Amino acid sequence: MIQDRFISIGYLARRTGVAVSAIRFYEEKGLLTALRTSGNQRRFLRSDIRRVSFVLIAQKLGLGLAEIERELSALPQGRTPTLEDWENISLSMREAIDAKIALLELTRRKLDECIGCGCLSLGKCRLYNRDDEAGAQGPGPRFVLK
Amino acid sequence: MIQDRFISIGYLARRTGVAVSAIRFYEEKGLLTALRTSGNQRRFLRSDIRRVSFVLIAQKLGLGLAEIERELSALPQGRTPTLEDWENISLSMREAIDAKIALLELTRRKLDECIGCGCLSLGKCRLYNRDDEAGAQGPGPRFVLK
DNA sequence: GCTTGATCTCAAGTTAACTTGAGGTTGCAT
DNA sequence: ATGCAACCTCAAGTTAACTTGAGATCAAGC
Repeated sequence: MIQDRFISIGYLARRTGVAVSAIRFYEEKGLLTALRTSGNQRRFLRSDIRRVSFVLIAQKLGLGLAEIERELSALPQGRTPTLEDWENISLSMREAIDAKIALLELTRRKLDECIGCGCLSLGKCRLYNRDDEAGAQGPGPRFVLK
Repeated sequence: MIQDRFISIGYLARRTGVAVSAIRFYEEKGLLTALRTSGNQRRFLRSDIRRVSFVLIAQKLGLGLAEIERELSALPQGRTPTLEDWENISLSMREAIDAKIALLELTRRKLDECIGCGCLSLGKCRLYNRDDEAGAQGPGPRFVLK
């Protein structure tokens, strides 16, 4: 097994830290493909370790399995992924990360403004007033911090 | 209603952008408390608009409703939250945001290293080798990019 | 050849966060 | 005083991402 080209589901599970049941689940969802032994046991490619790692990272970025599958479909199952395959998928993940960071930074900025101005307690803050006085005349803005 | 101290569930829903059913759900989960009219309809405080906004922001930060409830329990329902209440909860959210950003930046860095080195295709990358040769002798590291 | 841990399939359960639907009541403008 | 949108409750359904359990088979060391 150790030096094999093919690996068992348990080995893949140990190497990636995900449960065996989760791997079967990923296969069912099309994120992974397995060959079968004569006795019907799954055999994965060693490169599937990376594939699964990819799923884990992408999940941390907030992607759902369906989206991840779309990303991964760029990586052909059968052959060893090329440098280009890898670059493409990595760059698209990089963009996702950048977008997430930007959103968080925006939120942080809004929050800082809000902390600074004494929102909620003094009735001086523009955000607060949007809730209250401004809100009192018509539909008004929906979300306090966007 | 518009200048009332108390607001209906529909108004709260419109002002926050969340569905009426979601508000009832939040109440059930203890995130919100409502008074009732003689006819059993809910009446919220105007300040609950902010409370709900808070839930929305905290959710964007990846907190679950249970955790949010814990945070929110610092904000007493009955009285107008003070500057201190607000500052405390905002600061703890700020920390959560900072942590998230840091994690994303780490991931981005790892990913960049990986893109730069031509992982997966050339057998030169340390990350790649951890999967493969290193992985071939023993348990080895579990996650490719941590 | 036998034992034992690893696998297999398939169905059902789980948690989070809501939504939908049925059947009935309220509140407010005219 | 009446109509109708907005409310109410309670039960069940939904989606995502898995896990758990039952009952059976496989693979590999001794």
